Amino acid sequence: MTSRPGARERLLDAADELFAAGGFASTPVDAVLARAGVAPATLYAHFGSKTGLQAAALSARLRRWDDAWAAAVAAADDDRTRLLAVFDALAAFRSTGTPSRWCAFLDAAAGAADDDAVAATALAQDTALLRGRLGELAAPVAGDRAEELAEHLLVVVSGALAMALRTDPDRAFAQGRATAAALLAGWR
Amino acid sequence: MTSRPGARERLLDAADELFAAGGFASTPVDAVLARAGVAPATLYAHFGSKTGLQAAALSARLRRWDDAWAAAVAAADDDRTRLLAVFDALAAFRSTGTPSRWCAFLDAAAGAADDDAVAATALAQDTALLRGRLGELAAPVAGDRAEELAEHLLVVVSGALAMALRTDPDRAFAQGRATAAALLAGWR
DNA sequence: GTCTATACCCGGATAGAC
DNA sequence: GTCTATCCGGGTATAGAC
Repeated sequence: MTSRPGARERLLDAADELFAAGGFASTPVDAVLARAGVAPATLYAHFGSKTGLQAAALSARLRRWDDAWAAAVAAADDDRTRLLAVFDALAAFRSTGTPSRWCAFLDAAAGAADDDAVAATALAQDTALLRGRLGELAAPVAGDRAEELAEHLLVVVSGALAMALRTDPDRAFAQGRATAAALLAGWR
Repeated sequence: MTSRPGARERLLDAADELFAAGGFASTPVDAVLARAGVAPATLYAHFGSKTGLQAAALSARLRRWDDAWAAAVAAADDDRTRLLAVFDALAAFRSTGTPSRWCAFLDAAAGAADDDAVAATALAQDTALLRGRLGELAAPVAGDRAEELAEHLLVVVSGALAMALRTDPDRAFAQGRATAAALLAGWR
């Protein structure tokens, strides 16, 4: 048990929390530095730029989200519950650490300029993870129409995330789960 | 038929197009001024600030979206098609003028700081419009469960808008319509 | 009302010492 | 690797003339 994490680690943690909570665009580098207790030059030595820090933070966040979702799936009993577990995972993931406003990956893409490769890549990886695992989990339920069902659920998940901007995020995730459940109830 | 619209009008048009296309946060005032062919002082004389201009532009945009959606509903034949018309309206609305990246109201809220009243108000009005009309249109289909169905559809519409960040917007809207249709097909 | 010119400040990034 | 101090640009907003 190390006494205190290194500067790099603290920068990543601070960036992840603050970017997710306040949005990347409207979170100044100074805020990250202050929370991490680190000097500006240290940030640029490690990550090169604010965008570089964002890329590293989003990459780490994607891994953690992947794990959290996998854990929620593992905790579910039947095929249908495993499909809906993504919404429980969203709520659980949000409750760890500083709560995020909505989705950090969608936020990165929304706030970025059109030619921002970092944001586009991060969102693409998140989308691939969602589409892929939803497809796997949909197979036992929808058979050869698994991809079709997965795409529907991807819309609902994205909708739940966007709804977090319109209303309370916890409410949004619960509503997303209900919508997905209604979709499954009438499936086929 | 006036020869050339006034500066105020041109500012509103330019702001609407550029903010929707590039995002409010990453669109500098200079870009709006250049497109409108107007001097900085004129903007501040009319709207007070960049945020003031945003508020006026979003307000006008909401009215136009309202009209576009109503027109799409009026063009539909049956109850089910009227409910799904929102997706056709989204595609049609996007095809008028400079195409927007996703939803200007969600974008405003996503990019803004937590205490931004303009963005919050604009998004709240958009949400109220969606929820209200979806509820009305859902009544013939869902009866006393109209509000429940409307909330599901609000999630799907929001999902379609968020999906516009993940993939091609036209594709996203088409997928949203398909998801809503699947939901309706299994309703009850 | 609209222009030109400019002030001001915030925020990302760097220089150089330790 | 990390710090202190500073630079520099871009972007919002204003002063003052027409």
